[in-house]
Amino acid sequence: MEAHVRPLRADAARNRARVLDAARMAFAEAGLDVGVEEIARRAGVGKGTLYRRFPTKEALVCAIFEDILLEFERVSAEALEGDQPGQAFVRFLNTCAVMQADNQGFYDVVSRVGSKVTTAEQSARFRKAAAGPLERAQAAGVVRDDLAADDLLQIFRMIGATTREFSGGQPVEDWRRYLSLMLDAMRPAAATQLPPRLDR
Amino acid sequence: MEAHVRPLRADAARNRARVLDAARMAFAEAGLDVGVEEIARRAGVGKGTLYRRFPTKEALVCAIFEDILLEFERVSAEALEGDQPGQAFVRFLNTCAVMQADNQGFYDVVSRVGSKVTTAEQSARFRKAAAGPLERAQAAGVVRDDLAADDLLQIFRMIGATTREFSGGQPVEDWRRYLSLMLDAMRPAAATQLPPRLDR
Amino acid sequence: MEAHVRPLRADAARNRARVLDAARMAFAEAGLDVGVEEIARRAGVGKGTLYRRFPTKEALVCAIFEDILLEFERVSAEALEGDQPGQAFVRFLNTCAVMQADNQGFYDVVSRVGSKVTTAEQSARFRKAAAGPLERAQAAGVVRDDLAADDLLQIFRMIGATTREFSGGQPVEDWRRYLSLMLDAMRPAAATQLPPRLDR
Amino acid sequence: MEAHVRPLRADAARNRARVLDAARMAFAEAGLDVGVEEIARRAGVGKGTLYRRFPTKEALVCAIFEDILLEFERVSAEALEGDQPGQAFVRFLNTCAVMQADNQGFYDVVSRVGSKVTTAEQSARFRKAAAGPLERAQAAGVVRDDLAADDLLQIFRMIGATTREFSGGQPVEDWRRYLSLMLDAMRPAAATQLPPRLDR
DNA sequence: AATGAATGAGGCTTCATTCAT
DNA sequence: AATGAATGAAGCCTCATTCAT
Repeated sequence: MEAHVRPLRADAARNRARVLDAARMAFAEAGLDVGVEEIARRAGVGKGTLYRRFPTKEALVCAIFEDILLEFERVSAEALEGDQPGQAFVRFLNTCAVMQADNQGFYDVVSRVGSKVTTAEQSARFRKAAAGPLERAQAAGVVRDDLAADDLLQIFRMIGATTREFSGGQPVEDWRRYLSLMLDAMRPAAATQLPPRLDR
Repeated sequence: MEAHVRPLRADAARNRARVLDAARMAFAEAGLDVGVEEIARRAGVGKGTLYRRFPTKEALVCAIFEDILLEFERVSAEALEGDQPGQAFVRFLNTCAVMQADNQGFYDVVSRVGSKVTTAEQSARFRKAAAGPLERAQAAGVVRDDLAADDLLQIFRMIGATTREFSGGQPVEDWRRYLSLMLDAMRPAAATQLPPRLDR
Repeated sequence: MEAHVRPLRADAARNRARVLDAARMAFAEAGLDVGVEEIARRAGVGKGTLYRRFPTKEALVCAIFEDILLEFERVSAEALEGDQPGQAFVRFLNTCAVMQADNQGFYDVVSRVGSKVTTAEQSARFRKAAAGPLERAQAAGVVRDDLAADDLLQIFRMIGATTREFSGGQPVEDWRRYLSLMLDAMRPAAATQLPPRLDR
Repeated sequence: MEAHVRPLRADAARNRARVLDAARMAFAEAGLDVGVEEIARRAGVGKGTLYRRFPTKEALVCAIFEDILLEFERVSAEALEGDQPGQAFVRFLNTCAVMQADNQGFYDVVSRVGSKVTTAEQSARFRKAAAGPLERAQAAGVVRDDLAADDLLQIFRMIGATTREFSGGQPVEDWRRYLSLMLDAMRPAAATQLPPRLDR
């Protein structure tokens, strides 16, 4: 007994996608403060159309988050395949970094895991998708053991922080360098004892 | 032909300082989006007075940046003293992290080094203040050699990204954990060859 | 050369009726500001269908007015029957008050007799339907003579004003009390000379 | 120890008054749905100025209500003077009718006594100001005894309903006629037993 | 010099109406 | 013929900035 969601009409679906894309790009270039008018214009639709699909600007951000979360889950699932956990994990981080570098929306959104724009359920999914590849890599001995899924999310944020400068700044292109740095930080050989995670 | 900057009258100077403090606190608590009215109210002055000192909200942010930069230079200078470069460097990073954790304004501002709210001259000073302690630590062999001053600024950003969630979120309290992680990443023992820095 | 109005197809007629009913109920509950979307939803038809029958929201209101007018004419006709003009007149007023109390739409519409939502022809019919029972009651000596049909419309408005508070308010339940008051006012025994009606 | 409300600056006070007047007139002509932009334009001020004094459109309506209430209390107090309670009462009703006829704002507002735009305290004051002259007239035997203050408010509404037609309509000029009618209704000689007031 | 009043562009959102499916 | 998608004018409100007191 599933909630029956009738598929959108072809044109509506197309417009919905265009709005999501436009919003992602606009947020990417100018942060979450871009006006919905601007987003609608970029999407080539009227303001009203945008509001038909997303009753609120916040709803739009949430929808972007959901999209990104789905992509993140897809990427996470891929990282669980194959017989080389180490390489898979590196590829996983690399893909995520690319997503952040290409898409300020992703970064903004990742920065907000756990904040009010995400539901508790979404946060849990996000954490779970991060946990899978991490634990597999730890089991394989290629990542230090004292990191948890939440740490990985923080590391995403940290990498994200290097992929973009903030509103008005220029993108920083050499996030690969800092991804590499974070990989060093995660290596077992490099490990000193981290301070304990705080109780939340 | 020097620019003759007459010193402000005593009360004017006091007002200027109060505004700066209020702005720093307000930005710290609520990010750069706090209204100029709120800042004036906290400072106990009228909006007009604020605008007399800072012709623009942006100018106010720049002045805060200058303040922060001065503090940063002070902290940097301290890190050049003593005969234990390693400890000094760790203390330096720790102090900076505290500054970021305590002060959203600091973080916002650091995030914007190189963006339009800073002059080229300020960016250069920021970079230079970062370079001193870093190079001294590298010379002492406690930090890997393939890091440059710009990398350290990025690392500040990365640490900063862990000290705060974005607008409306809750502060993340265990930045110490991630500072520790970054220190691991900077250790020579842990070093793999980083990808080269890109030409700018 | 008469206007040939072809009868609507059966389903079209049914849809028209459903829309009218839905609109009447919606207006009754929430006043004339209910959205056209809400009405269509209640009627179980699409917005487009509604607009096929009523090219304008105003046209819909006019149609409701016509319906109400028909009902009013029916009630008026009933009041002309029987051999007890006084009782019939009281029943007439009572029925009208019930209609107003039950139906914000009726009230809104009565309030607008003579305004742009009614045609001159409709206003005349409304006035005529009011005049019949009034004049019969006057002829029977149970209602003062210095009242005219237009006065009766005003009296309807006055009674209506007690049956409803305005947008968002709660209905006032004791309109019977004020109906009674108006009946006192209309009694010949009570009559002082009213100021003359103004020329229009 | 009173709440110290510093008097508004001269220009501010003038603008506040102009906004109130403009709003009253605009509401009078077009109902409560007139835009604040329109009101501001009529008042000859910017939208922002309006919002500085009245943080909300609703607040503006409330302020108008308060103004009207003050005037109503003044008129009520006058009606308690002199040694001819009957004449004073008639003058009182007449003045109120004039206020309603001149000022749709008054009517809209009276219609809303007890609704959410008025505080309980204001409603009580309104009722009290109505009660004074009424009870005095009853004591003098010139008004029937089975009317209460709330009835008088309803009677104001009824008179108000005749002074104006609704949005877009033309004003009805002969409210004097209906005021006279209501006075007949209130005369002791005319009294039949009214249905009892309902419990609220 | 200091204050806070005034301004108006711009932000989010609603809704009557038109139009493609 | 029916549907619901699309549109954009208009509404309320905020806030950086200018200006009169």
